[in-house]
Amino acid sequence: MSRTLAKVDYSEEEIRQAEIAKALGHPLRIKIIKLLSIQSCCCTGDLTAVFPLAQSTISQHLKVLKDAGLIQGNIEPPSVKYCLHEKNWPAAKQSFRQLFED
Amino acid sequence: MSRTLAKVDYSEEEIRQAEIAKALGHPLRIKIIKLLSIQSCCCTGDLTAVFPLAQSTISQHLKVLKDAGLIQGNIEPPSVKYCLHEKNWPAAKQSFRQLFED
DNA sequence: AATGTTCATCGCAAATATACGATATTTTTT
DNA sequence: AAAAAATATCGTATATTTGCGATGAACATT
Repeated sequence: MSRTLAKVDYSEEEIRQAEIAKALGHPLRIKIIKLLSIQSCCCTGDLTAVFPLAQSTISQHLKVLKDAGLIQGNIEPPSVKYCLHEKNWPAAKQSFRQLFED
Repeated sequence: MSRTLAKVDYSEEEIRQAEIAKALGHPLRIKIIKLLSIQSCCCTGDLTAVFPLAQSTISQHLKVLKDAGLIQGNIEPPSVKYCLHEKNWPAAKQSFRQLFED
């Protein structure tokens, strides 16, 4: 990896689609996205209450989704409310739907 | 990982969606899927001609897609023709579209 | 039988992902 | 100012992914 000399030329969109897919490539992150689709927002605490996983683990998964731009965290003391990213999520859906077109 | 004691209870569908996403989580595999969507079939040789990657590397990516059930390889001497998986690919699309519903 | 073609698999090295507990940070409440 | 609550981040261990070259297996051609 990155021992590669030649480079494959990927389009921006292909790279983005792979990024999105990678971020969704874990069942917990699928669950989180589904949850946010339904109830619009939740905070880390909500998730630690539901899942038998360390708080740090959940936080890390949230970070993956956040780094991929799929969710956004709005600080709302005393907690952080996570929502699907206002702009990026619709864009991600759009970009991804192309792959799944008939 | 798998050092975990407690288990999160994921539905079959969530697991499947994550599997699919994971398999698509690399730009080369996105490119391959796109290619197969357009031209229906190709063999490893076609891909090694197009991408500046070792034949073994490409074969490995094909294996990831095959293991995820997204493509199928039909032996057609002297080469192997890869296509989107007749049954699984439509099912995968369907399963995945749910995530991207409005 | 020997050679060539096409593809898969093995073995390796480096990078990344996953999970955890411990600790740091930030803000609220006492 | 001190304590509590909610998250993020760090450090660590293990597993998985990604890439390569080398080798193996299957079949066709010479």
